[in-house]
Amino acid sequence: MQKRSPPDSEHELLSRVNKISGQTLAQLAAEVHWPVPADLTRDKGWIGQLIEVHLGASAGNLSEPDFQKLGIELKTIPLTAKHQAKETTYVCTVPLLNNIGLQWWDSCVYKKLSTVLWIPIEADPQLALAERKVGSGFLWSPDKEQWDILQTDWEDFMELISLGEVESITAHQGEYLQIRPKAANASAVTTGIGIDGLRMQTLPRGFYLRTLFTNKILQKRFSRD
DNA sequence: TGGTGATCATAC
DNA sequence: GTATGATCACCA
Repeated sequence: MQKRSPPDSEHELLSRVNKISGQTLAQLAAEVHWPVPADLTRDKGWIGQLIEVHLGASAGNLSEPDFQKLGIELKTIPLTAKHQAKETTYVCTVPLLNNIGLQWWDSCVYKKLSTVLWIPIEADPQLALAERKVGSGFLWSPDKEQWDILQTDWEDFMELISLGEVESITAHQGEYLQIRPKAANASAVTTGIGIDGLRMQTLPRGFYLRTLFTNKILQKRFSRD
């Protein structure tokens, strides 16, 4: 199969999502003639990229939504054997400089989370990578309560950062969002503002969604009620 | 044992 | 280094 063209509509996108639902990663890889790695240690983004190819995501490594025309961001969710979110979800890099006056609605977190296509995927380590199946993907946008908490978290973090306290932030902080390193290794540096108000070199960090939060999204979507 | 801090591949 | 895609791996 060739790399697919971007879907023209939400309907077309969801049709493609339904087609990969229930398939194993081996089946999807075979269709695009990709080898299946032994494990994800050196291919951490492999599943995400495999799904992108099948659905026709178009942004590449640009700072754009995966489905530009539709304004939709694609995220895979690795699931434990109990079908709970296994890992946190990376959202975007934390702006450490020139962020004075930055408003929530202009933030990368707000933009990325406005419309997300979630694709749950089995990630039980007992299951061979090739045998893991793709779940039922679905479109999601935060509800008002979720937006409020995300905004509060973001504003709290950005205040600390503007006060030069970025290095005092740990992943324990934040209700739905958290800030953790996002870098090639612990030696990587970027420019930020120190406690003295001067520029300083510090570790690049990213915003992540806690599994507590993504599990709420999954429960709401798949609960039978 | 699970969550935090660290890390991996790749394009530019 | 920063953007994309994330999971690894150690230790409290």
